[in-house]
Amino acid sequence: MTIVTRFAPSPTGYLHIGGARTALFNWLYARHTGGKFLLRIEDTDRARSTDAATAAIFDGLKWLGLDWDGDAVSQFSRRDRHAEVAKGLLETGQAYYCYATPEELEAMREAQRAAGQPLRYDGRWRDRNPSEAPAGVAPVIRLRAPQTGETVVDDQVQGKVTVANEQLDDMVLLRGDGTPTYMLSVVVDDHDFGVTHIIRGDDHLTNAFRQAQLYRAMGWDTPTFAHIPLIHGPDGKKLSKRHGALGVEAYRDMGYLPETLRNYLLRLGWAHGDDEIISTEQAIRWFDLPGIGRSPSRLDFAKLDNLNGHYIREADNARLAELITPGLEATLERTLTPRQKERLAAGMGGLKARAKTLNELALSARLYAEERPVKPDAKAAALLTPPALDLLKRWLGAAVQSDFSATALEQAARALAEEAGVKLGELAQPLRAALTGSTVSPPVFEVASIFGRDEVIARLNDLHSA
RNA sequence: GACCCCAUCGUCUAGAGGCCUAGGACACUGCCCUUUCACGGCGGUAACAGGGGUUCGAAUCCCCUUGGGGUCACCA
Repeated sequence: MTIVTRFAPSPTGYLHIGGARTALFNWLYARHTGGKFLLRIEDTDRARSTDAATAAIFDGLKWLGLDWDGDAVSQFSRRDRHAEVAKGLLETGQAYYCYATPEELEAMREAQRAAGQPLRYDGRWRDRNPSEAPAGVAPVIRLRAPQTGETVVDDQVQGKVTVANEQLDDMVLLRGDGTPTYMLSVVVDDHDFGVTHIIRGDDHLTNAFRQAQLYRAMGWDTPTFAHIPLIHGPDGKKLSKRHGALGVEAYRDMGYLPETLRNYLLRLGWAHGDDEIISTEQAIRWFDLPGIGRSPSRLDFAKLDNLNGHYIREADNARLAELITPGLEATLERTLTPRQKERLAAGMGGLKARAKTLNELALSARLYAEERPVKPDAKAAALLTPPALDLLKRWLGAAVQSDFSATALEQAARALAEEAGVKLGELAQPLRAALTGSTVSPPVFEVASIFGRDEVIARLNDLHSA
């Protein structure tokens, strides 16, 4: 049997981090089993669905590298098929028309609330003759659900979950305006598209019972369910925008790499022994449903940052340069010169070892993108004392004789430091301050070598004219 | 409130009755490396929510309590 999974977001917002993880798990399971991963846009709520949200979901998935099989399906486009199923259930007596108005139902719930009763549709039209229907009310179609016995969902993550049928009421299948509800649409679509495994958020677990009833009413095989725990904020509460319930594009904009997010999201609620750094290839090989944890996990930005630092260090230098250049040029309000691009490429190794996000990388890369003269910050300026300047002058005298390689420059500095009886840092730190305007940078002789002879001479001369 | 689910270091987790004086990672921290900051290396602090059982033996099984979460729409 071919495994078929699907990701079915509603296009009412961006692809948030929880949805991204759900998509990742579905994608991994399909790739692991050699099955198919389908994408369906649940746009039956016409008022809240937008094309922009659909586009954001596509972009988010593509950025994450989660490719789906076949074309994305619009659930709304299948509304006739959904209605047809509801009508079929009506004919076999497994569904019925309910003429209760929304106001009437609200009053019913209010009474139940006041009486401390569970809020449930009371079945008032379940056995009533439609001939008693009030005029002018467009009826909904409800499922005639079993009232005794129990419904069991054998969940791959949560285990066997049982609920008494008395706890469930007769859900609406088709609205008064003839459009299908979510409950009907998902079941029909998952069945029609041959979905074998439904991997989705835990918030859908209770829906699974009602959906199981629908499957049974239709005589269809119930797919395998796997309800994965939700992601919580750092405080353990429900994830909110304040916490990071942002779209994946927000994570991209914060400077995270897609491979970081894939690895991080995978480890959130899933483990493979002690492995932390897991490549996508390994993830596909190792991923399986039984490994998914049962309790919700919290988002931890410190760990995300650490992982991102790892993947930045592993990333190809040219790719990193390409990723940060647009932002760099935007803040500089000009394009980089070919010389600056060369320096950036040459210096990337030193830069990326120090960055946790692409934004940090871009910030530090200004070192090679900005024109002289440099404006030293307060700490750097404090290092540029007269004796230090004198030392720098003597170093330059020796340095210009060399091939200006990082090693040669360092040799010159070491020799001079020994001769002058000072520690290397007493020369290297002022040099860093003079060249970069900062007390923090990649190895200073590497920086000097990348700048090259003329630039270093110019920058050191700037010190005296300033 | 009703129903359902969950519960190991601060966080993510390993752990499927003896391998656990509970392992790894992040964070914090001591030392080392070092021209700075990082990276890296070697250490440290830190957890089986509480209470009852079952068993020769429980983090692992059962029950209760407590705590957390999810769901209760003509929304998805």
